[in-house]
Amino acid sequence: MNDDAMDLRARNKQATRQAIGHAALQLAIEQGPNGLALVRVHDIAMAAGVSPRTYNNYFASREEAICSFQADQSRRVGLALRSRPVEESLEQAVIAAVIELYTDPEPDKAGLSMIMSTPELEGEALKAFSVAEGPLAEAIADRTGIAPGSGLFPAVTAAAVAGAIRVAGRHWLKPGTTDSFASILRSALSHVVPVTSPERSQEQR
Amino acid sequence: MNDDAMDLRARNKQATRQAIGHAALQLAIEQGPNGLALVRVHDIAMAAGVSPRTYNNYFASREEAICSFQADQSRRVGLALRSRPVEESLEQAVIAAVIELYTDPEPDKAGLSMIMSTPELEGEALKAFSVAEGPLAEAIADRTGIAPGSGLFPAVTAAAVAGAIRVAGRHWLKPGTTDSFASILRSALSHVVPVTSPERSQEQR
DNA sequence: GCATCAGTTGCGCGGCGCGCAATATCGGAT
DNA sequence: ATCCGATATTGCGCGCCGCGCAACTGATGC
Repeated sequence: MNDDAMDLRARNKQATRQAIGHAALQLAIEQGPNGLALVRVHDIAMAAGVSPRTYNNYFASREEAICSFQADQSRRVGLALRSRPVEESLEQAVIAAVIELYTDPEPDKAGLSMIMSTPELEGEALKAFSVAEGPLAEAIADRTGIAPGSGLFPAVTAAAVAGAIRVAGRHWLKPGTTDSFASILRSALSHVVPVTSPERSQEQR
Repeated sequence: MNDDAMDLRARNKQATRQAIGHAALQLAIEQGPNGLALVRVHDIAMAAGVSPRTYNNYFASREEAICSFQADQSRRVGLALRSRPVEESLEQAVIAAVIELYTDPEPDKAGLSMIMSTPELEGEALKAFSVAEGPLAEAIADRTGIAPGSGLFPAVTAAAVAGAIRVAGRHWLKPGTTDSFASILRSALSHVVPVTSPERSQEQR
């Protein structure tokens, strides 16, 4: 992304992190959703060209490594929303931001399918989506001008959006689905974003 | 609950499961959010009056055991919604069902706080909430008379509701919060349930 | 009562998370 | 160009954990 925003050291670090994450996901895909136990830490480390010990300087578990890409992606959703023009309504901005983020490169279907259809990965997968909620809630709060702790609207909306993205992903991966990911996302988000606007529910604390 | 609905075998099984889960949570609370690693499987098993080997006939990890109660609770949310009178609107029914389920016995604050404020437990905690989504989505689909695969509305709404419950819980646990859990839940849910009604977004696939 | 089945337990193996200390490598200032 | 401090990488080793296996025990149905 913006490599030049950090010094060389940090960039290299991030590079190995990505290498490990990528190797982990790749090996996981090879073994399929059943047989995750066969993906040994040793193999991941070798595939990434590092020692096993280094591998878990970066990740504390296979699962974490495999899902690291998704987690990193989620971390950008707050920024994506903030980068939308202020003229847009919250609804427009959220939908546009999410679609932009999740379709710029169309997600790797095999990878996404792997992490969303493997029970052992479920926990980390959910975590990956949930990391988006904090920053997203803040971005929503800023945009709507709501004081940080004055209501649950930003947090609840952020959670709902994250949930909608998850559901959209799951739907997109279903066998006979032909719609583009973008259109599915739009459809899913349309159910949650135009929620009760802040004004109407101003009554609460 | 309805102990008499199953034979002795099943009842004992469920009893040990609960015993282990309870012991695990209790020990975790004693150690606090930092020091989860000190809660050894051996201790949990002993506290539950069972061998370590038996412990993981039931659970594959500490985390799973500790969060088992929350997970079980989540599994009931679908039933709770189905038990609401059909005259109620979806909005009314969902709110009533959730509040009923989560306030009949007020949740154990210490336990909930433990599982929601411990990073290592995050994955399992999220899983615990997410298990509610499937059954809840089906219940919503049934109630609204939407064909199973005809739209994302039920699944998205279910995810949003689950998210709202999570956010409400987190808020309830915040230090200076005086509101009842019920009122917080109502407030949180009010942001997501009156979403775009199915009719308005009938356009999608 | 007896045959059967399900839940429990002891044993043991392989893998993993991680603390520690030594080493290699890199980046920046001189 | 060179040196030095910071930081990343690695090897080693310990203790715990997940789980397959096989023996045991008590509940269940005929």
